[in-house]
Amino acid sequence: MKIATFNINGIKARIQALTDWLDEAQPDVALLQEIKSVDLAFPREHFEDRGYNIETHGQKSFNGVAILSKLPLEDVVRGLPGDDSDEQARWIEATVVGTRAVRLCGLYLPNGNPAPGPKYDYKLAWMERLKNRAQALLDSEEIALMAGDFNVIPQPLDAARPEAWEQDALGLPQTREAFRRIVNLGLTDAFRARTAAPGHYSFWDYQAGAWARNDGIRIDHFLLTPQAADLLTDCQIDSRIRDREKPSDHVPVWINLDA
DNA sequence: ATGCCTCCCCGAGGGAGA
Repeated sequence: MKIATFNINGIKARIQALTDWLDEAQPDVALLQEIKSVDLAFPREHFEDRGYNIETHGQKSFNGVAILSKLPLEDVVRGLPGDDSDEQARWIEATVVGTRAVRLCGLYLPNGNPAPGPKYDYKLAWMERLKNRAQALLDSEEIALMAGDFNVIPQPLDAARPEAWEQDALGLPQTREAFRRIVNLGLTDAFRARTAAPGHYSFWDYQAGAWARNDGIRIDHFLLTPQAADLLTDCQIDSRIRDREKPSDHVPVWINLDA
């Protein structure tokens, strides 16, 4: 089962780039972030034509997550538990059944800049809620994963210029600590389970020729429960599509599970 | 980068992103 995560930076602006990539990469599941669309405006036909089932959790203008899946999506839940007053659309989960059932959680973790400030406080509080959901997933002993745009640079080797992010909400020590506390519950960073080398990124700023200089950061991640990690056979970043017409500033990251 | 793009809102120019 090939499962991808992709922050598309606006579904309306990304129809061509996204459908071109889907046609080539042929993921069974794609977890999308920053659809920037309400549910009713999501252009479902482009994906239904390709055999995908669709579940969205959108809002006007900002944020918004979705799941595309060639297999039926069951037990869909929208919104990260732990704060009923949180109006931001950043979390969706569902189960797909291939040869085995896999619980999928798609997430768009808050950026948090400027830090310190209320946006950074919201990011840290959201990560605490994420930790609670992660612990519950681990306790369930399911084949499960959390994937998406985490807006966290886990280690210095995950940035071309790590020093430039030390004061940024994506790279502050407190951000990395909060991320480690989640991973250290017993999850596996799928990319790092298979690739130790530096120089692999999932985001390049549109500005200042960041892509041309490979001035990137790795902030889009797959975290797997042990039951999912046992089934991991591949994890790659499709960075080449950053070079195309009207790209997102992120590129897809995907895993293959023997499930 | 205290922001050199690009997205969204709409129909100007500001907020947000990372």
